[in-house]
Amino acid sequence: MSDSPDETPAPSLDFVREKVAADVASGRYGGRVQTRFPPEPNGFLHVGHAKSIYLNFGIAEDFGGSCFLRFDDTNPETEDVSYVDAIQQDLEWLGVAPSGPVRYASDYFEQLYDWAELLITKGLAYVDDQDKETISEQRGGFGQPGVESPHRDRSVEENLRLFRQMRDGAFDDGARVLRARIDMQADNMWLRDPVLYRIRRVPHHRTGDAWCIYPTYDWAHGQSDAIEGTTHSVCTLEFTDHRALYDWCLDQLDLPSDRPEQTEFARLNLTHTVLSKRTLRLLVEQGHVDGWDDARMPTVRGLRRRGYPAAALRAFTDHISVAKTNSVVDIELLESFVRTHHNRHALRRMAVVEPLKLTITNWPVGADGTAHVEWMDVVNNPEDETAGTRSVPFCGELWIERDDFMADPPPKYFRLTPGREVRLRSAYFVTATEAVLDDEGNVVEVLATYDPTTQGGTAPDGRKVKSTMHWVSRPHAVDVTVHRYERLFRSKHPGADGNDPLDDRDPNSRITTLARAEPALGEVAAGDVVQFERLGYFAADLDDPAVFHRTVGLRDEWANIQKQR
RNA sequence: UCGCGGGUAGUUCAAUUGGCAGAACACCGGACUUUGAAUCCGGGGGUUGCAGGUUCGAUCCCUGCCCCGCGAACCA
Repeated sequence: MSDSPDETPAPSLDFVREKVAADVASGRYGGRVQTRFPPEPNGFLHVGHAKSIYLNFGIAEDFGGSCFLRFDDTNPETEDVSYVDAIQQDLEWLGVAPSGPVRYASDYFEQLYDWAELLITKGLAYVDDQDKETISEQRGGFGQPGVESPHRDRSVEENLRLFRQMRDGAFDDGARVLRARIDMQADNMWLRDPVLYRIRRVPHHRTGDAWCIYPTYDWAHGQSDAIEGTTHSVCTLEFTDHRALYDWCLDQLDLPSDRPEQTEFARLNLTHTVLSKRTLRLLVEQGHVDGWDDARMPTVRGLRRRGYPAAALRAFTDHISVAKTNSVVDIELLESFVRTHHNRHALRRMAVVEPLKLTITNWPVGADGTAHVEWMDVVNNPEDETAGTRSVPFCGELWIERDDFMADPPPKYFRLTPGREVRLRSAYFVTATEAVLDDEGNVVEVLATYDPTTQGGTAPDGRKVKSTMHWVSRPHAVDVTVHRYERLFRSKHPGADGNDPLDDRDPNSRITTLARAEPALGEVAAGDVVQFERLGYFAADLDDPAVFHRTVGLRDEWANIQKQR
């Protein structure tokens, strides 16, 4: 491999990678780099998680380190194995492979418990008998100090005895908690004697009935990182205030000096999109979408059904980089990465989504009275010569796009209109002669003549046409169901200004039609994405390949022209 | 009210850490075109939140202010 260092300057690193690079350079952690992706198994992954996933796995890749998958399963009330499985499937689809076996915070429950006793022994934790509301009130407020619990100064022996009784099931759910003994005056609320253990008689999806006390996030997370040997514990901004507690817990445990360091970054926000678990759940529960894997959902499963390739997701997250600034990325940027990917890889096919009859009046009829059929050679992908060509049947009875004909067009309309000649892609030049109307004046059919000398789509005399249109032979058409999607939310920032995002839903976010397509569309495999020429990229449904989801439309200059009017 | 984090084109990020503020997407124009796509070329866009200070020189360092976000679960 030859490289010329002066030519391409190294791309600037994001602030997290910069930090990692500095640690590697200084020999911290012995030059080791280890990250982790720590989902709670209580919901489906969405595009925001993808950012975190590609960040954590990407860092490990870039620095020759490892990245673990660890389920933070400390709250059995909301968690379930089904999510454990779903999350692993999604990760696989995203194209990342966790280092080593899958880990669970619940694997460390025994160690966590022992450390809690150690804390008690050191006089740094105590059992509190007060209820949730009282503890919350005593926590105080911003700018006001908290009040110490009357149980704060229990003896080590009593604390140990009570804590063991908690574990043994001597108390009712919620009756007692274990609290860290830190500082009720701290500016940082998370240092005001946070709860470390709570009593919950709920079976855990992995440990079953073995425990009736469960550690909180703050008591489990940092230690799990440390147990696994994490060096860089990357999380989102809302955990910033927890970092002091993360460090405090680790500080008390006589761990090796190279304990993990938490770094926070801004989570992903997208325009016209909601990523809050609560709202996503409501969309599903209230039936506004078909499910978590509905093609309009920003979940990994939804994007997958929609036809967003994992490679585009990754290119997108690499591009937007990572920072501490709260930001909202324009969804169009994501779409642009999706288009770029499919433009290179998707086969082109012809399908008519809003069909209108086009009849060629001078098309030859065979001796037996049936219409003549000609098989046209059509390029599969102009961006990829190796994709070859296919044969598409053509005859005098066609479907064209309703938008592609106007009896009385506005200026700059290049498509079919009475008296104008256009090209039918890879077939012939045709000239519209007449629009057939129904009783209400709607165009129901267009009559046209074709020029037999323009076979394949070029005129021997060199004359040009302004427009090329897609078409489908009526006798050969296959019917497919096509879902075209609009954004789920109309406003750029749904839920801003305290509005309920659900009030901002576009009720017509899915438009479904029966499209007419060339025969080859019947052979598209489930999950494959093809370009419907001039319309956009469409993904064959994962379960039913006769159903297509519009992944994203093509750039549409004509739409821009119309918008300007 | 207190603490923490943040503020650079419309948007997301850069700016070799004090040396002519750039890129991508979006937008506009042109070329090319058997997809009004793609591709290629060009263009508009900025009081670097504001005001002072240090300096030959400040997006960068200092001071004050403003605005935005997060934080008072036995959620994560």
